Amino acid sequence: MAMTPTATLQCLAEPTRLRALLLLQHQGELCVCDLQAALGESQPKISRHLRSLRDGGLVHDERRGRWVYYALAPGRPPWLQNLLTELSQAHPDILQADLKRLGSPQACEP
Amino acid sequence: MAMTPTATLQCLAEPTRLRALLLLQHQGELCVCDLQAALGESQPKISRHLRSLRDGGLVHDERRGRWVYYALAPGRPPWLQNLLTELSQAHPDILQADLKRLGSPQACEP
DNA sequence: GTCATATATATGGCCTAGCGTATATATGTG
DNA sequence: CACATATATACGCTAGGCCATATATATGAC
Repeated sequence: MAMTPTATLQCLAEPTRLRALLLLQHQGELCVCDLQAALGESQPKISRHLRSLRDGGLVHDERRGRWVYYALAPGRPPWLQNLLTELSQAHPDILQADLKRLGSPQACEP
Repeated sequence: MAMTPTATLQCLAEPTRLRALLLLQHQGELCVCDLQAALGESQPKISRHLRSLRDGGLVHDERRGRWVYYALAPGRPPWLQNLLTELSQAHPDILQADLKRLGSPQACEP
């Protein structure tokens, strides 16, 4: 079920979701608690937005033990990559602030 | 008042507005009645969406006689151009159908 | 001035997206 | 099994977006 470009753009047009995507593009893969720390938002809020992104085919999730890791989905629209890259360059402050809050990821290991 | 990337993306995340932008990028400049013909939507609907795009700094309008011509704004975000171009390539059908409905623009001259 | 055309706005209703809070479902530990 | 941690979902609410209809404004022709 390929998404219409408008539906994909709707996924991007929300601050928390966009920030999550920028983080995932930069970091490759993050678990929910990492995203929670980096984005500084409540756990249900993060979870709900990740679901939107997954439903939109933009991210992919994989459970490993207690943690669920998210990454950009292989089947994402091809133009998404360039858009995220250009947005990172045009607004470096957004990603920088979130990276700073992220600290060292996978800090939630046993 | 520079727009946040999220606000700009919200402008794009609506079918009628996205189609209008794709048309304007391809055609350079169109008056409202041209857009109305190409998009096949009601006049108030077109007008309202054009206002959103103008408020978002994405398009620029100029009155010439009875008609108001819209075009992509000079001060639009730099990444918008590439996005529109890539979307046109990834989904040529959208623009094609609207161009077909458009026919020969400026048909509304006196 | 009147009239027609082109475009903009106001009004009111519906509908969905996003939120916080509470709760449910894993998974691992012991 | 009980318990803790990590993540997901359900519920009720609210604000804002989009719509259709009606009306207002601008411009030009006469």
